Amino acid sequence: MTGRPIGTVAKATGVKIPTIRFYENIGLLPAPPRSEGNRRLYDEATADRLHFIRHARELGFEIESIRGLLRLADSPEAPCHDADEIARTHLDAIDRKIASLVSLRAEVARMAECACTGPIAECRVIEVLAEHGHEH
Amino acid sequence: MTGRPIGTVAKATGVKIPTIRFYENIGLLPAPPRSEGNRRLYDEATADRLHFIRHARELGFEIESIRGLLRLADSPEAPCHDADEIARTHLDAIDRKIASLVSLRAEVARMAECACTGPIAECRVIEVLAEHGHEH
DNA sequence: GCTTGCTCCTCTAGCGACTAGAGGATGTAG
DNA sequence: CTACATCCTCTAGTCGCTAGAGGAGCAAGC
Repeated sequence: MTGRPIGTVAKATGVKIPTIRFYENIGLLPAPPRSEGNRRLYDEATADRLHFIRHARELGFEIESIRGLLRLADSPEAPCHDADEIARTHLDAIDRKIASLVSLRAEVARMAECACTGPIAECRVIEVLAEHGHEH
Repeated sequence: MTGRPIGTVAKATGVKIPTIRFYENIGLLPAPPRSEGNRRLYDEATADRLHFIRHARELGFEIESIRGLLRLADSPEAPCHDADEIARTHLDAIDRKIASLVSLRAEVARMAECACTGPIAECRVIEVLAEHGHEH
C-alpha cells in the first residue's frame, strides 16, 4: 500500500500541511492509511478531494457548505438542484457583502477627504467618528 | 459619584453589554468607577468614547486601528495626518476586499449557471470545483 | 555505523472580535 | 417580602486556520 506523503500532497494542492491535518480532524478529508512509521500516505482520490476543498475555499465557500458539496459529489444520483442551491446561497452572501462594502467605502472615503494640514483638533476623521446621532 | 449603569449605556450606544466589558478587558475603554454594589457607572465622556468605537467598528476599522485613532483623539495637538493615514490605509484595504469579492462573484456566478435539471453527475457546480489545473 | 538535516508525528495554544452560558450578587417594584 | 430584572466574574465556544513545542522517522553522505 503506497501513496504520497503529506508534504508532496501539500505542494501539489497548495494546501498547507497543518491545514490538511486540520481538515482530517474535522472530518472533511478522510483519514488516509499510514506507513509503518505512522506517516500519512495519500492516494489520488484523497488528493483530488483536497483539490476540490481548496477550490471551494478559494471561492469563499464555508467549511459546512463544502461538507454538503462533498456529500453531493459522492452521490451522483442526487439532484443537481441541491448543489446549485448551495452555490446560489453563497452568491447571495457575496452580493450582500459587496453591497455593504461599497456603501462602507463611500462613507470612509467621505471621511478621509481631509485637508490634512491642521492638528487633530480639526481633523475630519476624528470628528466624523466622534459625531453623535449619526445612526444609520 | 453617579453615572449610568452598563445596560443603559449599551442601549444608548447600541453596543452589547458583554462587548462593552470586552472592550474594557482589552484596554480599549477605560474601566469606569463602580457603585457600592460593584456595578460599573459610566460618565458621559466614557459613553462618548464607546460611541466613537462603535462608529469606527461599523466602518470596519480593526480594534488596533481604533486604539490608534483614540490615542490621536486624545492628543489634539498631534498632526491630523496621522489619523488620515489610518483612514486611508483602511480605505485601501476596503478597495482590495471589494476587488477580490467582485472577481470572486463573477467566478461563482459562472459556476452557478446551471441547467439544474439533471443529477449531480452532470452538475456544473461540482464539476467546476473538481476540475484540476484550474490554478489562477 | 553514525551523524546531519529534513520531513513527519501529536498536542496545545493563539489569532480577531466577539458571543453564550454558568453560577452568583445586587437592585427595584409591587 | 418576594419576584424579577440587572448586574457581576469567569470560562469556553465561534471560524478557519497558524505557530510552536517536543519528539520520532528517514535518506544521504562519510
